[in-house]
Amino acid sequence: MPGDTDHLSEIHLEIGSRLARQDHRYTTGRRHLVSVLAQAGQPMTLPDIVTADPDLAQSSVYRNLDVLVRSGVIRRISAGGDHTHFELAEPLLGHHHHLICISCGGIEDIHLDSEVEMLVDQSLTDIASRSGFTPIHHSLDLHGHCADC
Amino acid sequence: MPGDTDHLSEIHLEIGSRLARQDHRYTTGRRHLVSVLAQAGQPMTLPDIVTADPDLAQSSVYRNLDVLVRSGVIRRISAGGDHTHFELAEPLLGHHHHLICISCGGIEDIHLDSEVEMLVDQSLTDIASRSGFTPIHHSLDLHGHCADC
DNA sequence: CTCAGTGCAAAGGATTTGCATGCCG
DNA sequence: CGGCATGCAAATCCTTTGCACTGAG
Repeated sequence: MPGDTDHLSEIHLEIGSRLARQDHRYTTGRRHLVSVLAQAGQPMTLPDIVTADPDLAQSSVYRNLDVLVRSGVIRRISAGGDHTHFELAEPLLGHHHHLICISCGGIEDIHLDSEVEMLVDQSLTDIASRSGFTPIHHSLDLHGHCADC
Repeated sequence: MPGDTDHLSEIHLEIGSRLARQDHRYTTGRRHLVSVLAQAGQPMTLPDIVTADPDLAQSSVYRNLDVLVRSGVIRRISAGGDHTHFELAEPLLGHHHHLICISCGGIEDIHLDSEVEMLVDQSLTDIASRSGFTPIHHSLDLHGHCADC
């Protein structure tokens, strides 16, 4: 993939300003956390993150994930395994869905045809408005066994 | 809804034979658990279940939910709140999706147009086969705020 | 400087498990 | 009867929190 480094600094810039707007600091620890997630390119659990960068402290990572989720920078994914997964939020990663392995708990990103995507979105919007429900985003996951399991 | 009682005994019958086939007993406790879920008609957490029928013991409910999930009778839903939700599995309840309230954690069942449903399924099947992923089922949830929140 | 952020260790809380007893088949 | 199922209480383990210290702005 060309321009990887540029892409990463773009992400840092974007996140930095977004945090600043909410009176949060973009500290070294947060920057490292974001780098780990960006470089993995797929949802990670806390152990994944701490293993990838052992300088990060558990409690700080959890706290920062929380801050970043609340700032709309990171997305929390509950897949049903032991640990919650986290990935960069859609404004940074683009809208997508997941393949969830029910054996190993792994998660992989996938993209739908935009045609199908629009239809789904339209359907959901209709249904929501009928229930007085205010939609924020949808999640569409395929559960099964990955190639390795 | 006409024939509610019949519907419930149908469910018990179906579950009973399914459990028998897997060398599990359909005990009083399990029957009560299933009744609670069937009568609620929407996904419930463990506290919901125990509140609905205080004779049920926490640990037994958890153990039985586990058995029933493994037997394909109950489905586990991880919505991201404190508790996991459970509902009767799709063979009993029909294929459907969820409206998930990110304020109160409540979950409501919804149904999609069968046309949209087929398109989604087709898309996912295509994507999965390209990754060597074996699909089992998909989940499609709309996250937002319910009418009460 | 000041206060948000950090790291350690300890607490919290949903879920699981050990063990003696009860009940289904 | 024999073994799966139950219920209580204790253990487990992911996640959160208290507190004193550090570093960003």
